[in-house]
Amino acid sequence: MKLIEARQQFISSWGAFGTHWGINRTMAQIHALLLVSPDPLTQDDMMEQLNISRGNTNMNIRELINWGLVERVLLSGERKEYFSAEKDIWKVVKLIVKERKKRELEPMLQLLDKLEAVEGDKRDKNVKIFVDTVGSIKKLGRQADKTLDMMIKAEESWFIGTMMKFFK
Amino acid sequence: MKLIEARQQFISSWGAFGTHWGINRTMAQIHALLLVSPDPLTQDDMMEQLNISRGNTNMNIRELINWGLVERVLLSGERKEYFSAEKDIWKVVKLIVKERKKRELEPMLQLLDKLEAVEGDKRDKNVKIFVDTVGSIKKLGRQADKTLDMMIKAEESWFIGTMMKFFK
DNA sequence: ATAAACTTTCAATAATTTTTGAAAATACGA
DNA sequence: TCGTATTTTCAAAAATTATTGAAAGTTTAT
Repeated sequence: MKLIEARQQFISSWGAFGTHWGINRTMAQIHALLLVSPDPLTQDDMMEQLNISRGNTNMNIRELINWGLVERVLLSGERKEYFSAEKDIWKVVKLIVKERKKRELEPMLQLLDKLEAVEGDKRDKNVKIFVDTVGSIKKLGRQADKTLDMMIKAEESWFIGTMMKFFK
Repeated sequence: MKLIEARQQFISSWGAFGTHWGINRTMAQIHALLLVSPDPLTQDDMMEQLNISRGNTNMNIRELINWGLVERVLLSGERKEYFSAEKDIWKVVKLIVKERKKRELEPMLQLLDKLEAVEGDKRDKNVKIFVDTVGSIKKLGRQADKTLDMMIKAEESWFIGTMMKFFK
């Protein structure tokens, strides 16, 4: 397979993959494009290579910057802004985990705390099942939260090493 | 907070939560409803409680059954089909992980294998960055795959215990 | 075998999300 | 300061995804 074709496939699969994970197609494709580009790109480069509009490109670049996955690069003597992606995949994973934890897991845990305090007699089986369900989701969610925190702080080598040892 | 209201909030947040994870709102809501229902429900019960159509209900119940999260229950003397959800949250998590791993992670790893074999000279920086990026994503993906496999097989107590010890 | 009860399908519709592109805003150099 | 290059915004349009509901299919009791 030629490089051109392989890049194309990588970008389009990464886009499709993203949509399964609450990340829109374009955002994932821009990210993929930057990941396989040796040098920083301009908005116009991305528009051309991905065939997308200026507005769409701009919005999604900014979103990637919010996530910490992409940064602006100033090239001396150039008026245009250039962008490049974090290339260390372990860092990329940690940034994504951190962001989704903040956006999704943490609010869910807060809600569960509130819901667990429902009024009512646990001898009522409706109350019992509700409290039990919420409680057990919360317990597991808390554990996940701690585990992810640890992962966010860990070095790749330590993390993979530990996993290998325990889960092989 | 009253039970009625708490249940309502739980169901609707679970629905919203699901949409961030590639699961549609209705499927997640039906699942939530069954999780907090002490006894099995019929399609009509769900239609009424969630205000959704027969077709929608039916399709999403079947999808939940495909994922292994819900099962049909035959109540003796009853003509209607009843449904109930797996209530053990650890099992629920494992079923979801198993399904998403199969649907998303595994195909991605297969694709990366293919892409890594791209033709070209690694002295070309475009080839180099492509091969390096694909290679490192693959490496991490493989590790995730193994880790998840282990988790799918593990008991909750063992899993949480191990996590506590290493990541506290 | 028939009819009633119940389940499933799927084309049409609705809701949601994404994308466009032109206009407004901003930044830069002379 | 002005003119031009560049970036950003956002209302409208397009694309995608979810939902409806009526018709077709199936099962069961008699």
